[in-house]
Amino acid sequence: MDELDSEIVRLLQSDARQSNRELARKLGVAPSTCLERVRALTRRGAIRGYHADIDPAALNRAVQALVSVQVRPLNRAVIDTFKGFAAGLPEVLHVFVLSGGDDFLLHVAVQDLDRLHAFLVDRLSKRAEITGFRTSMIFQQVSNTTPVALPS
Amino acid sequence: MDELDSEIVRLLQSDARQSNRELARKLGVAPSTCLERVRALTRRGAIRGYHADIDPAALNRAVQALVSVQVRPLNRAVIDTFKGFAAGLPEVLHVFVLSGGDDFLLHVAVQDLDRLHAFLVDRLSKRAEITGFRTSMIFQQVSNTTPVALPS
DNA sequence: ATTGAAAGCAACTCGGA
DNA sequence: TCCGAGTTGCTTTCAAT
Repeated sequence: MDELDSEIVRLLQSDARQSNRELARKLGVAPSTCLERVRALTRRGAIRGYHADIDPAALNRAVQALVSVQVRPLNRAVIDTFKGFAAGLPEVLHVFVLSGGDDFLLHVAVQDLDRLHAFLVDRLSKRAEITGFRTSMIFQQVSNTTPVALPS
Repeated sequence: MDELDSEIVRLLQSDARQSNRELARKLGVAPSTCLERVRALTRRGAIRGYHADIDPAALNRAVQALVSVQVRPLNRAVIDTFKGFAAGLPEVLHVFVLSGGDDFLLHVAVQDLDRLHAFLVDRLSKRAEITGFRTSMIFQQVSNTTPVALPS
């Protein structure tokens, strides 16, 4: 990860569909050089993929919430099982496995409040390993789409 | 958002760099048709952009945490100010503005535990509007990269 | 590791259905 | 709205450095 790699990563985070030529032009190197750098970054696993950013409203997901969940007993089998269960639900965008007061945080996005309630009652409340959960509605969200590499 | 649009969105979520021709082939339409659909989705704001997915470790961000924050007084000026402040910090990946017990949730990613501690002490503790915060370490994260459109 | 040249493809436009 | 042909431009390879 030298200076060139960092800049490639930064530019592809902000716009993954710009052409390799444009990337090369911004970096001041030949397109073939740029292409090889991108391939190397991908081989190494630094670049994991390219994803379109879709407006949740366009996916009928106007209501978003964060649900913190506690499970017991807190062992590997229970954690892995619940993680797999949660990740497989269509309402769930992200599952975080945590330490601290909460064991999991679920980022969910659904059509409306009724569906959120149904998710909590029909999906979560039925699981025996869940000993408690707490829901916070998301009103706004700001994302840093181009996190930079931090210095060591 | 008909069936074709939904499928385009789904495919671009899973791989934003596949060629328009490949997209068209998978959908069984002409490339020119597919291109026009993608442009219309972008014009309407359904497609908001395309971003490379980068391994946090490659950006020197091996340590990730979720920090829930309470601020007072809870009015628009304080909320907007804190939101802007938090979103501008290089350690912060996402800012969620919430209802419920917490007012904000910050998703932060830093080099190591020392830097996390420094972030909490030097950045957050200095803010007068913050009346409390709580940090949970992130051990694992599963993301649904291709959320589907939900039925109405 | 980087480059330039050349071949192969894809993006994009536009006229027609 | 969709399609297909044609032009323009990009991606990709490869031999040389």
